[in-house]
Amino acid sequence: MASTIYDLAEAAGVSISTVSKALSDSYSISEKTKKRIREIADSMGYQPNARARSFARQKNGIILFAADLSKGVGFENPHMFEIVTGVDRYLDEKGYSLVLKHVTKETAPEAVKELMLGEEADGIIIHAGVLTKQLAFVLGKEAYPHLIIGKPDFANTLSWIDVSHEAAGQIAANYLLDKGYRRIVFLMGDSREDQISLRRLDGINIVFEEEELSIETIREIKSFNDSRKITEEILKRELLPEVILCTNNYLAMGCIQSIRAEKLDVPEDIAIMTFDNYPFSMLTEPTLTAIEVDMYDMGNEAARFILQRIKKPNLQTQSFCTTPILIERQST
Amino acid sequence: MASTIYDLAEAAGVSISTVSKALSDSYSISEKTKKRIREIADSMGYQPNARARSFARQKNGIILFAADLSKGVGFENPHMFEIVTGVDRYLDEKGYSLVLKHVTKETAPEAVKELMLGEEADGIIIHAGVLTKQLAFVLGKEAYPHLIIGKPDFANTLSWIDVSHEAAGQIAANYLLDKGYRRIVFLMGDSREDQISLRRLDGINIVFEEEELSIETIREIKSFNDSRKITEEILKRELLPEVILCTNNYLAMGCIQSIRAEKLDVPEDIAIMTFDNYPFSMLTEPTLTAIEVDMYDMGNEAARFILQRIKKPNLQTQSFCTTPILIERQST
DNA sequence: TTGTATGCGTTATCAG
DNA sequence: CTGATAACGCATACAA
Repeated sequence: MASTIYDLAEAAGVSISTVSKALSDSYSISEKTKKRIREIADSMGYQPNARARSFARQKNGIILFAADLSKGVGFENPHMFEIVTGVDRYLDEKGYSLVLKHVTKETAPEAVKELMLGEEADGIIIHAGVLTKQLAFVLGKEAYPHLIIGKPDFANTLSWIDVSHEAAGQIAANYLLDKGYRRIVFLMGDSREDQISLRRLDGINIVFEEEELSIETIREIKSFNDSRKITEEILKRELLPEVILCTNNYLAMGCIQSIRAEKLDVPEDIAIMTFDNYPFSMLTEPTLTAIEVDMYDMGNEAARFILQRIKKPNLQTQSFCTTPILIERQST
Repeated sequence: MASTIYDLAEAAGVSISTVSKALSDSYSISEKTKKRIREIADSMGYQPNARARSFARQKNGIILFAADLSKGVGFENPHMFEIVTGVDRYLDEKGYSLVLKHVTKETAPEAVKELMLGEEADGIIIHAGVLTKQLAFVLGKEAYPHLIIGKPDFANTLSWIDVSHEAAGQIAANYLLDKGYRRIVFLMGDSREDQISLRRLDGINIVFEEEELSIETIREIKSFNDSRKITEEILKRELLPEVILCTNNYLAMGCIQSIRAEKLDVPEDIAIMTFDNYPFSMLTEPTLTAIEVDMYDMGNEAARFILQRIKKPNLQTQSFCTTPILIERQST
């Protein structure tokens, strides 16, 4: 049986309130008493009961992470888990815990409402993938500490954090131009990824327009195989592009394969660059120059914000963007 | 302000215990009263306070998932998150929540002890990656509901669940022999992966020995590039093997690239098969025949077991193995 | 079938 | 500096 402050109080010959204060290092308890009580606590293997503590304190140190956790996300969206990891580690450091909650666009509004009303947690982080206007409405009604991961695609007063895909595009464009490349092709994906790719393209265009240059964009390149095929086409041109910039690793892998199949060299004959550092930008030959976003760090930031918001509930709504970084490797 | 059962009791003109019982559908309350109270609860937007409930019930419906959640695991070990997802979904269905806890081999024994004593959760699932004898000792002392994900590599009385890598090896071997292949090379990785690969090899050997055949094993093939190189070597042989069986997708990808570079065809000239279905067995050309393990399902099972254990604390220690499945694709 | 009273383990307020 | 005691919101044994 686990011991309680009553046991400690008895053993120490003091009251439970003295024990409680001593253990929480209250300034109104003498050092001597504190020390003695702590020693007794240690010797008895005392560990405060988390449930009783939550109840008395009216907060349980739990932060929710609500997202669509369907079968396969672990593989399809490892970024999300990298964020989760980052969130968890920060919270852990601050004595908080992270609880995963599966919700969908459909279930989220009602589920979140219940979680808020039932005070299941002290705050909630929500993946933008399940965000709807109804959910935004629910969050807006109560002053509940929240943060959305991903920029909402409608007007709102929510707090959110996202990757600056525009900045990523700019970084990529600047890097390539600095290297002296001019004829660049950008391969981007299907409609689901369009949002992100388009924002990257926006960033690229800002830089190119400044230099009065333009970039060739090929859309609807959705897969490794699409990429192989389009690269084969491209290689038939009389004037080859100097660089193929891909919106993800799969496309880049396709490019490399087609180029190598033609016995051409990367980057000598044609350079490759990719957004995203996953899953194999360091495994290809040559390794890929990539624009990476530190999702773990973004998770850290998200956690930091939500705890701050818990401390200061009347904090102004805020939004953040994390900046991608360039990893130069062999392919450019 | 959220309403409580006191508010409901007042509104309904009954006592709080009647409300409490009505809401938990106790048989000792008349249907009429129940209905009335439920309606009042709905109209007042009543949601039971999770903390108070946990406290009163002496359980909080939380299951811990303890693992090493270092930066990068989301990418390096998506399998783990697929398990987490599976666990979470099952728990969610049963009204439980999953809390992630970062621990290392070093911190785990003390951390788990505290979590147990502090009754932070009703049960704990621990990734074998952080399991040590000290931790096993801690778990063994208290009759705390637990489950290890991954077979412990030392004698113990813990409950665990794991993939049957031996079965995977057998399935692969049987499949290849059935297809009529005989000259088979097995590529396996470095020491970290050795444990798993060796168990697969054990399974393969069982089948081969029955047929009085043997398999050629090439070890220390650690990466995509190692695999490319060794495949190039292999292709120089006079008598080519009929199949290269790889312990993971990266190695398989390397094989395919080398084979295609030599203008040979898969599977006509040489077949490829791989363990694991991730990250690109369906993206290569040709797509890869693979042995897959349903990690999500394993998570489900893990959750199922731990809840069962909570219900029946005196349940015998158990261990399980999930069986891999064969996915036949174009490469064989 | 309903109500009363008590416990759950801590924190916090206030009196000593 | 220390102690008595009242919350905290719900569940439940027992009384009515």
